[in-house]
This record gives sequence, C-alpha cells and structure tokens, in this order.
Amino acid sequence: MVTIADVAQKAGVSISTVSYVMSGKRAISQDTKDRVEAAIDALEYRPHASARSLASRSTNVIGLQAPLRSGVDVHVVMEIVAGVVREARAHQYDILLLTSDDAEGLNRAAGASMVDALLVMDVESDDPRIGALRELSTPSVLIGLPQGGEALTCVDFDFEGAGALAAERLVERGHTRVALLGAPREVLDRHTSYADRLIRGFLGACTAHGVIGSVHPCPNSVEAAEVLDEVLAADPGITGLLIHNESALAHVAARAAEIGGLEVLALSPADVSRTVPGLADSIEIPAEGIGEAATEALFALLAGEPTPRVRLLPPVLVSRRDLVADAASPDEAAAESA
Amino acid sequence: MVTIADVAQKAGVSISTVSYVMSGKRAISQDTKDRVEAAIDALEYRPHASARSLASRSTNVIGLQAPLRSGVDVHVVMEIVAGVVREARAHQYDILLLTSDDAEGLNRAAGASMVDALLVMDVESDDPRIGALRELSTPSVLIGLPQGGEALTCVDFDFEGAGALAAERLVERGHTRVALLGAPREVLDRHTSYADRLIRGFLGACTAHGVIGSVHPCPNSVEAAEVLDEVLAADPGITGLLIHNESALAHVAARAAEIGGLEVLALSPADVSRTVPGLADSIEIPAEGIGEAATEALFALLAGEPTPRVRLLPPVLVSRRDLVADAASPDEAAAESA
DNA sequence: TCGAATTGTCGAAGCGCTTCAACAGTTGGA
DNA sequence: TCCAACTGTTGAAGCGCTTCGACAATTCGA
Repeated sequence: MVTIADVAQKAGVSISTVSYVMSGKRAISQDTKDRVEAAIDALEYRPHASARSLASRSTNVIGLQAPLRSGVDVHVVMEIVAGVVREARAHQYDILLLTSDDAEGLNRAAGASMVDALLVMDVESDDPRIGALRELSTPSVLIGLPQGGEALTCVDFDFEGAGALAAERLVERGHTRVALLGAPREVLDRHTSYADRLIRGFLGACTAHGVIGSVHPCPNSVEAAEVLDEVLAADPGITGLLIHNESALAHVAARAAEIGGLEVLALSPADVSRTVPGLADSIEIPAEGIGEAATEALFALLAGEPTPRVRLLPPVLVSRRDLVADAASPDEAAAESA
Repeated sequence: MVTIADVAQKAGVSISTVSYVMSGKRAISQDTKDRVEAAIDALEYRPHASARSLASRSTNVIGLQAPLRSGVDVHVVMEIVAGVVREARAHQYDILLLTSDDAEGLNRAAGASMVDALLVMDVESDDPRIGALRELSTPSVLIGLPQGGEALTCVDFDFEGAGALAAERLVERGHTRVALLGAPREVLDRHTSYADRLIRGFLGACTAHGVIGSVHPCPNSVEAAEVLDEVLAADPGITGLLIHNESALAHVAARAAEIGGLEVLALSPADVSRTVPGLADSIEIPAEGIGEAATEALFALLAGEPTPRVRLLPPVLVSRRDLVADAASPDEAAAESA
C-alpha cells in the first residue's frame, strides 16, 4: 500500500507538507504543491481512512438508520436514502447503514466513533431512540417529527399540512364527505410519526370546513380495492378520497374509476402517481428532497451553524387537470346518475 | 472518551492484557478476565473503530454497492440488502453503502481501506466494474452472474433455471403458446444479467418442449395490463403467462382474470405474490436469501476457505392450487368457451 | 529435584495520518 | 540598517489500538 511517506519521498518534501497540501490548512508554495500533487497522481495515493480518522478525530462517515421493516413504503425509503447519499457524497461523506431499528445500533456506531453524525429515519411518536440520541454527543437529525423529539433537529415532509391541503382541495371541489385511505394497519398501530400527522391534518381541516372525514387503514395490496368497497358500503355518501399508500394507489384508483362518481387525490412520490391513470390532482412527496434536506441540516449542525430545530418541506398540489379527462366532481356525478 | 488505557487502569492490568481479553488471542486467567470485563462494563468502554482498524489492518466493514437506479425492483433490492445486513451483523460486520454505480466508488472504498471486502449488486452482462474488481486486492462477491465475471465469485438466484422451470410447468399444464412479461424496457436494454438469463432459460425450455414462447418488456405500472392486451392481440393463442415484474404483477393478474382462459405464473418475492389473488403457482425469488448467501460467500473468501466460483439458489415452484380455486387450464378454457 | 515446557502478563513498537511548535528565510516599515 | 512580521517547511508528538517478543511464575516429566 502506498502511504503518505512514499508521496513525500517522491516529491522530495516532508510528510507534513504532503498533509498540508491535501488539506490546504497551511500556505504552500505553488511549486511544492505541484510536485506533491504530481507524486500523488503518479502513485495513485489514497489516504488511509482509519489513520486519517484516528489522527483527525473525524471519520467523514454518517450513520444512517434506515428501516427495512414491514409495511413501510419501500419506494419512499429508497428515494430518501438516495437523497441522503447524494448530498453526503457532495460533501465527501460516506454512509454507514444501520438497520437494527433500536437504540443499540446508534450507540454502537457513535460509541466506537465510526461516524461523525447520525441520521435516523422512520421515527415513531415517542420513540426510545430519541432518548438515546439525546444522551449521545454525536450530532443527529431525525427524518420525521416525533413527539418528544423537541430537543433534536427534525426534518420531514409536512404531512399535517398535506392532510389539510388535501382536505381543503376536496372541499373546494365540492365534496362534503371524504375519506383518507392511508398506511397499513401495522404502521398506524406503531404510531409512526408521519401517519399520525397526516391524519391530524386531514381530520382537522375537515372539521374546520364542516365536512365529514373518516380515516381507514389500507393494506399494501390489491385488497385495498376491497377496503374501498367496505368504506363506501359503510358510508355511500363519500365522494372524495385521499390515498396515501403507494402500493394500494393503483388498485384503489382503478376500483374508484369502475365505481364512478369518486374523486381520488393521491399523496405519493411524483413518479408513482404519474403512472396511475385518472388522477387529476396529487400531492407529491418529495422523498429525495427530504433526504437531501435532512443531510443538509446535519452538515449545518456539524459546521456549528445555527439550524432550525424543525424543518418541514411544504406540500404542493399538482394538478394534471389539463392533461387528464376531468375526474368526477360531485355535480357531474349527480348529473350522470340523473 | 474512554480508552483502553482507562480500562487497564481500572482493572489494574496493562493495556495489552485488556486487548487480549477482548480478542481472546492469548490465554488470560479467569480472575484477570473477570476484572477486565467488569471494568469494561463499568466504563461502558467501546474500542475506537479507527484505532483498531489502523492497528489490525482490518475494518470489519463491508462495502455494498446497491443500485438506487430506475427500473429495478425496489422490493427485491431492499430484501437483498436486508439479508446482507443481517448476515454481516451476525459476523460483527457493518455495511458501508456505496451507491454510485461506477467503478470509482469501489476504488475509493478499497483504496482508502475503508472496507475489508466488497459486495456488488445489479451487475450487468459485461460490466466495467468487473475489471475494476479484478484489479483490486480487496475480496469481492458479485450478486448477479455477468458475462466476463468468470474470475470473480458470483452468487445469485438461478434465473435461467427459473425461466426453464416456469416454461416446463406451463407446458405440463397443457399450454402450447406462452409469454414472458418481464422487466421494463430500460432494464432489458441495459442487459442486466438476471433479465438476460431468465429469458434464456424460458425460451430455451420452450424450444426444448416444442412450444412457442415470446418475451415482452413490461412497464412498472398499470400500463402493464395494456401490454397484456397487446400481446394477446398479436397472438390470441397465448394461454400461459410468466410475469416477472413486481409492480406489474397485480395489474396483469387482474386483467388476465377479466379476460379469462389464461394461466398466470408469477416470479417474485413470496410476500408480493402472496397478496395477489388468483395466482395458483408461483416461483419465489428468495431475495433475502440471496443477500445472505452472497455475504456468507464473502466471509468464506475472507476466511480463506475454498469457495465455489458460482452459487445459484435453486428455483422452487410453490403451488397454492389447494388454496386457490383452480386457475384456467387450456382444457377448462376450451370447455368454458364451448 | 532440576531443567524444560507452559501459562499469564507486560512493555514497547508500530499502524498512517494530523497538527503543533519551531525555525530558516524573506519582506518591509521605521 | 535593524527588528518585527510573514511565508513556507519541517520534525516530532501523538491519536487508540494490536501484536511481538520478553519474562516471571508455575507446572510437569524424568
């Protein structure tokens, strides 16, 4: 293996000069710099990561705790991870993947100084990991917005705002009974932060606008269509739907189209909702953007810059009304059935 | 931070004794061992990963190059990654996530001694990374079976065998014209190893049994159903289908049920095919098992144990005929239309 | 009962890097 | 002309660990 000593020898300078050329922490004459860089290139020198980290007390690695658990929306998780990795690489950082969803993984990575910082996904309301993170001196950012996470930096999509925006949009389109088909039951039962917040925003806006809203868990499979049947059987007055379930979206949308007289609003990553026909409006989850924003926040923390405690990416309603045959609004549905 | 010196002092022994207690590389009296372990617990000592790796010349980290690129089946990728992580953790190894899908990421991780070994997913036939890996002295295992990968250890599901098994099963059920709806076009165009092999196995078995088989790219969306329509329009004699596309599976199966007279065989992870109604037979992709097997192979390599160059996990046909109303076989279809 | 083998422990030499303190050489203000 | 202030470079001291060789102390075969 080629070490810094080899480079120094080849360039005819001392080891420390090579180090200073690489880090730029001391002024070096152009001439010396050139010789050192030539030697580095010629030898294909790569500094030994552990040696560097031992001496400098930083690893240039971020620990990412990503859930590979059941029920989560793999598509969204992957995009968030992609955003994290991209942003991290832009800062010369690498990602250590931690998948045990407990505090132990965090303690291990931080305790062994394997990482400079931690990024934690899929945090639940009242998660034991929050306490663990608070104990740690390692900086961290949560992707999510749990209760009890006050002292930590949180970044997420504004699910509460999205729920409200969706409800308002449905109200605006004339619906008076609306339903949210969301995450599968196991996710709701875990009180995953985003699911809770979406529900709160949706029902809150329904109440505020005096319309009747209901919430239903929804499996990640074709059975979602049957859930829609059940929901409509229980309340045939429902005409507006918000779907927040990537795997169920296409099935529910298809069934809704069969039934007719329904308007479906999707909450999903853009590339998912775009492939589903018949969706006039949708709210896009900027999954990759969440990963990026969280990583940015982490770097700000690492740099000691002031960072807002909570950053929520705003929901944006995207309309494809001009591209798609107008979906049923209640009036049209009434006209049809007349 | 608490160091090995703190532990040594607290236990009243030398630093090297502490090290030997932890590694077990030298005999230590039970008494001393107990005192050292008590000190470790009391101080919550965690060895500094970089210091350890610098001294021992090994990192206990595996670099995993996982694709976050478009078109791949995120579900399968996630499961493979989960299998890798689980097996790695069982050996006290961590995973460094490399997502740039080029050779540079591999060179960087290996060159900087960040990893002890490399695991590379989603390898294409004739992939430039194969050459890079061969140059490297870092051991590596490919998940996939590319052309030109001869000199490297490869682990994968036996897609060729699965294609053949599927075709044979369809033949056995009496079909004489069969079609494979597979990966989206972009994946086929890339000549991703698994897609190529599946096709080869499928068509090979068709030829061997004298039935007519065709292959069609299939988008990851509801449009897959339209592809089925087109395929049947072009050749109405087709009665047997093999679907290898997680996102398209439910849509194609649903359309096939509408049309009637078709038998659908799925090739997908068990938890995906299980949620789709009307699938009598399926071949399960043991995604997590692939990750595990690949990681096992990597550890064998690392331990200097003899390792087979290629390991393919065998396809297994799972029948739910006893659970599901029997899907149409050509005879029944004939009976129906009569 | 003696030397050889075994057991348990320790000191010290690195692993490859960063960074501090020091210093030679140059510049420039008074 | 002299000294203060830079500029550019270096040697050496670690960072926290592993591991080699050495060495007491103990055990054991003859």
